[in-house]
Amino acid sequence: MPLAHIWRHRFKGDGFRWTLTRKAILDLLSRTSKHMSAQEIYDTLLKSYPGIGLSTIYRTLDLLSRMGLVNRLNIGEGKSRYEYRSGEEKAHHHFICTNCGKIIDYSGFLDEELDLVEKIEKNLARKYNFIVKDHNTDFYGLCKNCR
Amino acid sequence: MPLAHIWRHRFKGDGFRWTLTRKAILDLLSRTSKHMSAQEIYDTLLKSYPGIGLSTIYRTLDLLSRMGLVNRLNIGEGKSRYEYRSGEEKAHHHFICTNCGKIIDYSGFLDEELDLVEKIEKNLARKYNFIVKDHNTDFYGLCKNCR
DNA sequence: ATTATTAATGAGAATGATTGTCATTATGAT
DNA sequence: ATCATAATGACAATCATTCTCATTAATAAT
Repeated sequence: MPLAHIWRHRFKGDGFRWTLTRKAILDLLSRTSKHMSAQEIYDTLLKSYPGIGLSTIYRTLDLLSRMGLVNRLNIGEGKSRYEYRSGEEKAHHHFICTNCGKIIDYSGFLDEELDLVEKIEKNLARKYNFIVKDHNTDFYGLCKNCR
Repeated sequence: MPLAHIWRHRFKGDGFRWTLTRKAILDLLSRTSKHMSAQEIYDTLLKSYPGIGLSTIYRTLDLLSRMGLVNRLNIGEGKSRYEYRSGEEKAHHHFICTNCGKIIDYSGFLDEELDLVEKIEKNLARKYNFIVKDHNTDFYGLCKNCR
């Protein structure tokens, strides 16, 4: 089943309308490996969808984020970046270069991490009565070009 | 040795001046367990230091962050929060309530985590030629009051 | 298929956090 | 005590994001 059909069903099921703009943003994010900002998404889509509005980009990214279809990343730039969240693939880490801002996805050692995270989550629940829904680990350092 | 002396030596050693404002911010952050925003720090300090400027708060927080004396936190609120980084205590995790924004520090399982992180860091270095300087893990979920 | 309902959109104003500018002040070396 | 200049305060400027509202388009009902 093509992604677009899955998305559409998801939207209808959640009571949202399936629009050209929403499809365009999902198409773009699901195809790029970049971690794009709202402005970058806007600039890119403007070429194929003249007349698209920046507000709509923001509104849509917020919706997609709440629906769990994209992840919102904050690496301390004063703005958010977004990445498509594939249902298939496992989670991944981000390596962030503190010099040039480059972000690299890294998905090693996820199984080992899962064990540890489960222990932490159980402990948090017992100790503070928290429910952990998600977690995120970022690595900071210098990339190949900046070291 | 009192903290203020350690800070002062650090500043002099790095070629920065030791000023009243810098001491005030470090005092505040080292004593609170809150994760304060620049504005909150400003509002608090204004009572005991009338005439202090918000720009200075921002500049100082940036400097302290670069010196490694405070951590800058971004939990997706569109602004940064800051916490004092003690030289003594080990790192800690943050649990962030996605409903009310509450942040809790949590420092369990740090030894187990260290092993894993070291493996990941070695792997990143070998695979991508990256140098990892630091890492951060956040947990998202619902706190006691919001569950 | 046509129409009615209303969610979604585009344009631009408004907001809020952060950074930049510049004249003044205060720290640390002399 | 004096001097050089880093640090500061006031406030303008910038940038990301949200809000408002009239218009448009997606869906349900006909």
